Amino acid sequence: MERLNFQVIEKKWQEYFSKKKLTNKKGKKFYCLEMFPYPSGKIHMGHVRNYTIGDVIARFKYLKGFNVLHPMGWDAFGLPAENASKQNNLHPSEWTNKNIQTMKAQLKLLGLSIDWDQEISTCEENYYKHQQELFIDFYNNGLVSRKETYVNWDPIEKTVLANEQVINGRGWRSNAIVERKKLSQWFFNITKFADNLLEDLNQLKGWPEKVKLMQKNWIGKSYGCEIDFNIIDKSETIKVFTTRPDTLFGASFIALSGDHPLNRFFSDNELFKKFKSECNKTGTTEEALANAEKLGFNTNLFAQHPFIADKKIPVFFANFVLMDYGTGAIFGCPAHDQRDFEFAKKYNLEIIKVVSDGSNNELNEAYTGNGKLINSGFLNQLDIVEGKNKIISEIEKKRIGKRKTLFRLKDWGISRQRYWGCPIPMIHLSDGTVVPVEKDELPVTLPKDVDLNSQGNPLDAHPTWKYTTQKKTGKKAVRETDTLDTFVDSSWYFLRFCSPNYKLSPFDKEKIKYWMPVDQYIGGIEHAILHLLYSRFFTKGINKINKNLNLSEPFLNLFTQGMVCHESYKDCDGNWLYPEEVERISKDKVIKKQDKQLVTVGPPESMSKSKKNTIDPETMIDQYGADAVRWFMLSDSPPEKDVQWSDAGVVSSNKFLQKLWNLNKIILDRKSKNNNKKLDDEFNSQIDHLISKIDKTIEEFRFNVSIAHFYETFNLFNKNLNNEISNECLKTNLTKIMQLLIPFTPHLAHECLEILKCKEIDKWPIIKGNVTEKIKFAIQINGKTRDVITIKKNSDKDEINNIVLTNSKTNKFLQNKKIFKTIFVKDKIINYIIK
RNA sequence: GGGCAAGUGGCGGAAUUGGUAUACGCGCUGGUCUUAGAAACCAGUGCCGCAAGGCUUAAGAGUUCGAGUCUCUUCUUGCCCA
Repeated sequence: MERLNFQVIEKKWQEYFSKKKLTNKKGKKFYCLEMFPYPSGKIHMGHVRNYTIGDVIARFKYLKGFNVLHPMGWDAFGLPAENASKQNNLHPSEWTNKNIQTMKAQLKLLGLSIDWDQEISTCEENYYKHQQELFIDFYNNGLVSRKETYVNWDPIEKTVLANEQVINGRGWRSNAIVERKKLSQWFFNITKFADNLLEDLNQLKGWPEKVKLMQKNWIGKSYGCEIDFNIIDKSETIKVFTTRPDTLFGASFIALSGDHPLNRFFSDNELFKKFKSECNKTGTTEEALANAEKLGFNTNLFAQHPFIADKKIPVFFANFVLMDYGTGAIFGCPAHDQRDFEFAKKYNLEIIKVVSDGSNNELNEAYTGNGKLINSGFLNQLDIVEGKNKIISEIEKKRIGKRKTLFRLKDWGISRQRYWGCPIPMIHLSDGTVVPVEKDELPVTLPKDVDLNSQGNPLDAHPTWKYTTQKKTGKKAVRETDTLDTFVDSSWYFLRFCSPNYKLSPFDKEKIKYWMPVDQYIGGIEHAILHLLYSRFFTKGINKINKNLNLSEPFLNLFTQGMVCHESYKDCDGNWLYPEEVERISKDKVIKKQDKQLVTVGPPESMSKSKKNTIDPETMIDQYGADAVRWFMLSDSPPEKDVQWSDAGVVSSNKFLQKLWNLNKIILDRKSKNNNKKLDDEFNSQIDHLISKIDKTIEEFRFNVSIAHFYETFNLFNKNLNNEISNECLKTNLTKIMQLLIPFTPHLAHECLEILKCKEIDKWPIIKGNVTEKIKFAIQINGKTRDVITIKKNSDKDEINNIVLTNSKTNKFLQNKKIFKTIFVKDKIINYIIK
């Protein structure tokens, strides 16, 4: 048997794919988009998985007659290019473009159906020029502002980080402990759309619930009110924010953030200073605040309770109150908030139950459930929601506060003190005003000659670049030297793909109207918040500026695939080892190839360069072929779950494809036998059944199940090769199966279809109505399955009864028994209830 | 601490409107072929049992003629807030 020479056929068909477009002029549009990669050097298995999944969808939809847009580009700005530049003395643009060339060639090796004519790269002038236009449009529409704020300063990258880029108090990339620093920064006013971004989650029916929930929590809308408390014997009021105004009658203390303005009275107090430094150690995450030991500093001041005349409430500074959420002050109701409860226990404060938990017991922990209000004057007997409304209207009546909605979402800080990013198209005039660059002067380009080893912002350190004049007035001006957060680049690239070469503006509106929204977006769950929220914001911003676009959401359907994992290896000195440096000699023994020393095996984790538990896709493609790599990626786990890379898995994928190739040959060479029409019919019907299952599971993104059905199909062919089945029947059905295989293994499928002399390659097989099909049917006695019989579809109860009574396996259970009930479910089961 | 998922053979996983549990693949066992190995092919493979049969979807209860699937309790793991 001739071996499948995948090197030859893959190369052959990749040339064909490079010219082929997924255009069906008459078909409905389908925009299939995978998250575009950062050109870091080489593709990794995560890319292989992401783009294989995307390719299956794109090819599947095309075969089903859709007019498919399936583009690819590069998220090409970013800090690694600067770091690489310092190390290799290579300009960031050269480094980036070199990587793009490498990775593009690698992606082509995978046999993807990408339309490379649509390629974009965010670091190119013809992309970021339009981004600067959008920035100015946003600025002119009140969606950009400049604020002086405390920022998260990454001391290693020497740049500002967005809140979302700070993870556990550390920079998301550098892992450096983030410092607080006050700077003037550019912001996108994402909070203007906070309500919108929250509300419109409801229309995203094709998004995973998990992602929507994460966004909802991130936006963090909370309803409550502000209440002013007067301080006794001082002309001061404390404004507190609370989401539980209904528990106001249970207030037993007021807690202030250490940064609250009232701290001015204690600036010389040594104890207070000590308290504050303790607070700084606590951290600011919700977890830290919830778990840390509650610490307070008693001010010995008292506040007047607004509704209880003779009630004085002690005022504390407390370590679990933050200045940047709400007003930096809360009232504590220990009975119904766990943090307040712990605080009250520690400082011996009153614990007054104001929501009934249905018992008279003393509380061991805060009760946060529902109940009627008690001990609360005019609120008594109301439930929590009623109580909230009532107390807020009383507060508003008394003019000591007002209803307020608070969002956890903060404006998006976009200034970065870096070189390799999109310049912010603003200029500073000598009178202190800041104005946009005229649109006809765009793009503001990055200077080529830059010293990346200078301290701080390289653009700021450039000798001439920042000095310019305002075109309109001829006044001297200084350019903004900050560049945009690279998340901006990826917040609208999906729009640019609709008209990637359009010169007049960021996009051709007619193309946007045709292609948007993206019908299927595919990418990693790690972008559940940042990238997806920013893209939604951008779409809403653009929609606000271009009302006739009528585009409120960018991504109709979202699929988040799991990660590719591999176990990790460490030698006895604690050095990580690549999988190719080790050898498994028995089930649980792994040795280092070089010195035969025993190696510690770590659990399977997401592939990462730092742990060296990576497998190089190109090596795998060389050894086993792109089709086998794709096949394995899809076959082993459901796509939304993590998959563990296994060399054995890809070997067996390769073997299976070889067998499939052999089957193709065998059927072509098969000598005709006596024909049994009945066998043909049955085979046709079985294949049609499998085809419908494959079709359905692709539609549902359950490619591992589709592949299981392909194996079943293959086994069915093998079983029938020596039967009296016509060659014609086998060939027709094999052709159908090869068409179904195009999305999975495009090279092999195309080659086989060519050999089979298939005239309409780009056609999804249509299933004819099933001929009388035989099905398996279960006979149960008292709910237990006693036999499984093969019957005609749609058999009725009487027919089944006759079979059962003459069936030796089942009638023995029924003899001499009284059947007092029979449950019959057509084509599924019959259940006899006997005594 | 709060929120959300999920627990099925030795392993990855099927069984998605309550109706045949363990599809399909990996691994393993035996066989054919081979000097041997590899490859290929054939057969077997949840557990107990010679068999008849019994048991089995993290554990326990409930609803039902019938539960992996629905309800409750408990345990465990993962993810998110971080």
